[in-house]
Amino acid sequence: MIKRTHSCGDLRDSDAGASVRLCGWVNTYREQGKGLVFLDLRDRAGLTQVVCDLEDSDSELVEIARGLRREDCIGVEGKVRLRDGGANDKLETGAIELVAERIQVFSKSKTPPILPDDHEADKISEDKRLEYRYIDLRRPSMQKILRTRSQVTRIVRDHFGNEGFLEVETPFLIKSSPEGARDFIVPSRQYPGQWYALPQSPQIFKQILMISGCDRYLQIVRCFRDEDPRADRQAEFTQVDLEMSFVDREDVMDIMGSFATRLWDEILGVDIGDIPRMSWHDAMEDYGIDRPDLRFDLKLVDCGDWAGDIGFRVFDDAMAKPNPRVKAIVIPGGAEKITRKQIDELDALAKQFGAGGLPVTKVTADGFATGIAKFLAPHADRVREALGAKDGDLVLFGADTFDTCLKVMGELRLKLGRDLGLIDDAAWKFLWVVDFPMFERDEDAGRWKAIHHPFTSPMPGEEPKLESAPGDCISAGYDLVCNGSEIAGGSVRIHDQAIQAKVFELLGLDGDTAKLKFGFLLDALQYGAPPHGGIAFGLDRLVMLLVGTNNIRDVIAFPKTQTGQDLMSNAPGPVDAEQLEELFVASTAPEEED
RNA sequence: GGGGCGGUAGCUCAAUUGGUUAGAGCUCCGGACUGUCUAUCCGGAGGUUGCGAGUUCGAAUCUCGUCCGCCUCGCCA
Repeated sequence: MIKRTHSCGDLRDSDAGASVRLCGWVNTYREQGKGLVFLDLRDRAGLTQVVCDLEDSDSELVEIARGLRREDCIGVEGKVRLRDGGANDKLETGAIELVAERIQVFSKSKTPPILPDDHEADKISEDKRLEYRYIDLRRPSMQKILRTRSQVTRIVRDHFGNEGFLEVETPFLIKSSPEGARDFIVPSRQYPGQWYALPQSPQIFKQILMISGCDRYLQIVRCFRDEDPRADRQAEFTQVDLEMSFVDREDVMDIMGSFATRLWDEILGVDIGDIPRMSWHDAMEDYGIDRPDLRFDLKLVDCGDWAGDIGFRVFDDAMAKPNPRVKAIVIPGGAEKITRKQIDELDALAKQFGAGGLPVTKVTADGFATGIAKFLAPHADRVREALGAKDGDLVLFGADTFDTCLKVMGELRLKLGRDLGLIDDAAWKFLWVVDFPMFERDEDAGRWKAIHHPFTSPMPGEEPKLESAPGDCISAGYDLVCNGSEIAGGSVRIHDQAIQAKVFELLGLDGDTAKLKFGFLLDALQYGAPPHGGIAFGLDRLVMLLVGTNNIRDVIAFPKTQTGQDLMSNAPGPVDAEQLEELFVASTAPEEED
């Protein structure tokens, strides 16, 4: 077997004259008369031109070369020389070529249904790429993503390893937990009718590791949530999971911040600077979202001071709702820039996210025009000042409950940012969002819901509010946000069993239920639990940011489609009746005909 | 579970109001060419229009069902 001495991206003009061996795939094949064949040989490092010429090779070798086709896997032995025909500036190895002296065909390829060319990739439908993933992954850009992902995990292990974090594996077959996403469940053969669940995250185990004296824990771990995938979401995904003992939130944010700084420096050569902080309250009020994209401004303007005074029924109705908000987006020069069609699109978006409609108006020299101008005109001076609006601006309004109004206005702001080209693609805007409330009200269920998760601690001093005003209680949670994407989230945890029990109670988990589901954590908390906290970040989304894709399937070697299928392996699929019998499982799905 | 877009040659797409033998580029196959490099030129092959019904003299086109892909709402502590 021909064993390589170099990769296909290595050779330069300084290597001319050397005898080398390369292995790889035939990227392109160019025949120039019966006696001259050029091949571009590809491996994950690059392309090298191989030449077979009757003038300096025997006819048998040229015949072998003439029989090669795209994606054949071969090894080539020969001499490096400067190119006769002049260098190819498009290739890093373009100064040289490899004059073949021996070619070994490792394996021929059938005619490939898709080709691993980057400039063709966006033309190939994604289902073909997923079906023939082994060919698609040969593309240089896919190889680059795999490399970046590997680089990230290496930096994770190096950075946190140096900080004394211990890598510990937690189980995949665990007990099903009641809150959060739908669990994937696995039947137990040894206990008929009993089930394991796959972890949605190793949350409880990592806390128990703190109680176990591990001090600092790290795991790069698969998590499973049986919910519908999205462009940035898969049912199975990877978290980098961290936990630390004897810390407050500053310690966790420090170490995570220094990691992010190092990552962006080493992978992109970018200095992200100091990471600013914003309270959850400010993020929601000013940006309508808990992970604001700070690459552009266009803040929401609060209209609560005057919205109820102008006799506009939409605003009056909104102000009568519980926890009402009336917010505006003022688009500088928008009266000219935004077309009727765009306003219709914005209106449709607003309705999609629950708004009744989208009140609009234009600011003119003497007041307001179009839309809801007639309601605003009598109060023109006051309203214009409150909005900080100038002639030629377009103003969009949202009026509803806090949740709906901010959701709608936050989405409108993002769409406007994109559509108006306000987003600087080269910018990296990080921030810490802090001071989350502990709970939000779940009106349907008539109880409190944890904003983060039920193990999140209140900020020191906030504990009394668990009794007096749970809705006002601030948590010790924190999210790291970059360019409008939440890349990490965590909190200081509850290490006091009494507080944990109180939180469960507020969440509507009575003592028995809590004991049934989390009893082992509640027990463990009674045996000397250290103060601890941690953070987890989504590796997939982090790599998406670093490589600049908005498709999570691009950063996963073997991803699933939006309906949970693996088009290459055809999972999921049926199993034998005997397998089910052994597991004491019967399917109630309608029989499929083959 | 809801909404939108799509499925035609190996790949990417076209096909007038429902009307002759469903076309093009790339790929592939054969040929020419000794300095190509997204090679070029000449020729050829390649189709159950996702699948199943229905309407019609006639369906890629219209209707119904179904499967698949993408985007999205819900969902995702």
